[in-house]
Amino acid sequence: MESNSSQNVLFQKIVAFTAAVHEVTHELTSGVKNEDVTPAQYKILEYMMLSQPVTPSEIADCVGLSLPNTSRELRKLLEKKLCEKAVDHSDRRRQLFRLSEDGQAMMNRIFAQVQKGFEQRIAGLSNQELTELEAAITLLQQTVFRQ
Amino acid sequence: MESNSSQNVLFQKIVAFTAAVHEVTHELTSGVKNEDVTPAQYKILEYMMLSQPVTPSEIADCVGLSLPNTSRELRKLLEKKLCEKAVDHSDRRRQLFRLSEDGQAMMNRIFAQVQKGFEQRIAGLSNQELTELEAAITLLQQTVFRQ
DNA sequence: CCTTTTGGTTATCAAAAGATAAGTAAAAGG
DNA sequence: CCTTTTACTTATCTTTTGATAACCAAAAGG
Repeated sequence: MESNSSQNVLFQKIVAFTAAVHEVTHELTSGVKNEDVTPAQYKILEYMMLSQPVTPSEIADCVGLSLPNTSRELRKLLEKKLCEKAVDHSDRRRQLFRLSEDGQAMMNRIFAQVQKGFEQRIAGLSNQELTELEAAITLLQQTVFRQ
Repeated sequence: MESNSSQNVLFQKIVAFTAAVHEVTHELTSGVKNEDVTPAQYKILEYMMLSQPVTPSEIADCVGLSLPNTSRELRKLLEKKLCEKAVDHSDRRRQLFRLSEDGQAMMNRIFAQVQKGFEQRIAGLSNQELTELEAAITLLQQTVFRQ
């Protein structure tokens, strides 16, 4: 069937694409290992950059860790003073985590470096092309990579 | 500066997008853990799916492992009979790895499941939209996520 | 030839991540 | 009230991953 085989081609493209995304982000976040955080801890901090404050359950869900392991990594981040903890007064079982000042500073440092890497990759694109790029990201995020 | 702040917005979008790609691929490849391979081993097998045969050096480069650790994981995959090894006769230092029949079958099984997951995500898109999707992937891969 | 470089392997150790059991405290629901 | 559920923590053990040193054999290059 025609639509089936073209779907296969599209699928192959998606697989190759996701592999490329993984490889490029791995390369660009390689500066993280200069900082004193493990990859799992970085993922947690990155998630906090996008959404604050967050509970351990939310982190576990979105980062793909079990709740006990999330709790352990959060404790380590607290020990490193990269995040802060507070109880949710409307439900005192819930713990609210946010980046500390140090954590913010560290993530800003890392993000600045990652941003530099991305900017090198899109340097030389015209405004028209940048607009198309943004539209492409929006489209993919609304279809294939929606949550 | 206008172009600078719009670049920041684009960067934020890229960060959120890459996080979404990681999360979705993690979710869709969750069936991998029914099979007897670790995440690192899966990455190697996935790379072999896209390009065969491959040498340990190529794998190390593309998958982001050190050569000794790549060699270790390849040995484990050989023990599991998921790949095969042969010397390159034109340069007998080089070792050529490819998927075994079992490995092919396993990856086909996993890919079929992943493909099903992706197809659910793009079900209901018109042919026009699918074409746009493919164009969007091509654009991103040629700019931001090129290697 | 002989040295150096390249491609790969083996071994070993430490760190990180995954899994699971058992526990605490607050909230929800009869 | 009393029980159950939810949210989280602690502890422990195993597996996986990362890093490094030492090694071998083939090729490259004088």
